[in-house]
Amino acid sequence: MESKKYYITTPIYYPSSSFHVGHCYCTVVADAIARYKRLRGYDVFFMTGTDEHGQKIERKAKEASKTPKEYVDEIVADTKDLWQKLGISYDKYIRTTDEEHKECVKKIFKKLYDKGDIYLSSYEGKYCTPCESFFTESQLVDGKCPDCGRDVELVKEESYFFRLSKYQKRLEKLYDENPELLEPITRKNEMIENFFKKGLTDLCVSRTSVDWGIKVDFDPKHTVYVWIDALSNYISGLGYLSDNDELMKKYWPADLHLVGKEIFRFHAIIWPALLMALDLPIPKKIFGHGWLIVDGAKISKSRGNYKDPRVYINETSVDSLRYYLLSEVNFGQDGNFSEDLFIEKSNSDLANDLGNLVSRVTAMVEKYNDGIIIKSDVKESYDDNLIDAAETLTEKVELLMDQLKINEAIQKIWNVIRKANKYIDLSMPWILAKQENSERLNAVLYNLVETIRIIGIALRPFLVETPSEIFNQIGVEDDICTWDSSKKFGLLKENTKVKKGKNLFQRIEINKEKSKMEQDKKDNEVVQEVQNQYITIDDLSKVELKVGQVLEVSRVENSDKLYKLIVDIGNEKRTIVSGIVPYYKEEELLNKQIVVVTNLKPAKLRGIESQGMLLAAGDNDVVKLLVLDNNQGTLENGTNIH
RNA sequence: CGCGGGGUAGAGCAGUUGGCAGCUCGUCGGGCUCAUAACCCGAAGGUCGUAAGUUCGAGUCUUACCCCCGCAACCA
Repeated sequence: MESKKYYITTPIYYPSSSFHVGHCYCTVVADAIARYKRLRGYDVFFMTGTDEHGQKIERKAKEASKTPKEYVDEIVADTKDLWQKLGISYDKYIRTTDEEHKECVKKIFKKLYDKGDIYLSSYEGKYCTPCESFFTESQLVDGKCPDCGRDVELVKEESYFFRLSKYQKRLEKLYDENPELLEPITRKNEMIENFFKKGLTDLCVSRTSVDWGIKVDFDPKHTVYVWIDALSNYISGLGYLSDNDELMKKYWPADLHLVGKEIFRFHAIIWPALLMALDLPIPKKIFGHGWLIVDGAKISKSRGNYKDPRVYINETSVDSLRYYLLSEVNFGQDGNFSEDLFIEKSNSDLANDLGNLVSRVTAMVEKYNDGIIIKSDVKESYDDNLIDAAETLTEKVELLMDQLKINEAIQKIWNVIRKANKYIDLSMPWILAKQENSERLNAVLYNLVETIRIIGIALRPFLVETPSEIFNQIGVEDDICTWDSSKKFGLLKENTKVKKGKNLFQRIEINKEKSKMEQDKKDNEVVQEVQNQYITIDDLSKVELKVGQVLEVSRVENSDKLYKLIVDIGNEKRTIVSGIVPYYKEEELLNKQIVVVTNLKPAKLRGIESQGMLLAAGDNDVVKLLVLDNNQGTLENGTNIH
């Protein structure tokens, strides 16, 4: 009988900066599900990757003086290292810059165009670069991006459109007929209320103003826009429309798309519509998980609550981090990540409960029986409690895992771990040893080691190093480490040689460790600071400073702080927007000679392009412009400052 | 009336269709000595954000309100 297939994906992450523990969360969850399904005998294909195109990457790369490809290559290499350290068992890492992906996207685009589902029109709309989203006027909030609230740019361009509106009815039917397609249910309702019921409009799927992306091959001035580029990774990665589409035939449709709550909408509406247009089957389930909240706040760089997840792995272990991510967070909702809780969980659950259980049992087998397991029939009434719990453990885990209740599944394992610890106190092997009651002692030790074997198997989807270390210490062979072998109590063979090894988990002194983590962080910062302390003369020469004179001053509408200045810098006049209303009156500024940064990248403020920056000193209370000392005659406007 | 999430023991959370309010950690007391100062038992600790309503019965359903968090806001 051919085994059933299971295709699971993470989102393809946007590598505009290094990944944090939030990315780890989603990926570790996907990994645990993938491992679980493999253990259940499924033929699993697990894909993750990166979405590497778009304007934001283009900009970031420019800031770093790199090509976009160089920029993403570095982050991707770093990400792969991170996944490797986290034990992520992906089968394929897809990059939207892969040739195969680019070819596939071009073919998809052409196919939809030939079919009439993509058509050429012109688009005039508001675009939010960070969100990579177009919005209609009615969607805007105060004229700003409804998702992120930032300014949007008016973009007028010839564009290709996807006939999303055509699929409204079919989507509605899809949702009705497949109530389990979108989960969790609260997010589904929210999405349908907010977006779907308002009516779908056709979707702009190309841009002429972005260069870093996949070109439409029959019209190369157009770049394929994020929807078709990114979403189609799930099928391009399987070789859809390529010469070798074996994987596609085998694995499509996906069984589970795991996505973050912020991109749930796209996966719930646009992706199924695209698949309908391509006459492809719809995925079985799309699950929108919550976010990790770090010490009470969303993870963000500007907040400074971002840390390289490898810090946690180095200070504890891969399995500590995986355990925390999988057990602490109620999947689907937002969850907490705090260092205190992390260390506390690692100590109490991993070191105390699990690690110490293995330690004390293996120690006893060595001490009382020279490490040899001997079968025995001597039973006490309370034995069955433990044996039943162990024997039915993975059955319970299956029930919960199949509903994606990962943290609850792990709790079931810990119930058995606690029962095993309790069993030791009930049976008191040290007394049996003193009494030389070896028949009963053998039975007790057998039951304990056998329970530990089953626990080890149950942990296999979640932890990557610990199970094999457990099997190693209790001396069991591969044949009784399989998932199915966890369902029968008593498979542990007579004369198995148990060997106490190193502790599975080290306890961590919470204060010591915290200060150590802090120190590591500080050391990093110091290194950064030392590196940043000096700039070279070349760095300095990058800044172009000139003498400028204020010719005109006016207030910017709807703004408390901004002046719009016209400044003469010699050979040209510049418009500069400056937030100094609280500090200078208009007449004070007029005709003043000041210092201007003339090669700063222009930026729009309140819709006005500012083409430079005035130098000033001060903080929030007092601000003084750098002005020229005119005692010894004046300097020409435009004179270089160095 | 911006959108969304949330208020349950000192901390972190669970509570499915209304039916005795639970779990883990921490605290206190006890037990044990196989084990990683660990493990086992017991106890204290909650007017379930507030108010009203429906009901024999509300953490759970209805209404109003309060508070917290995320997204957002002009430093060129």
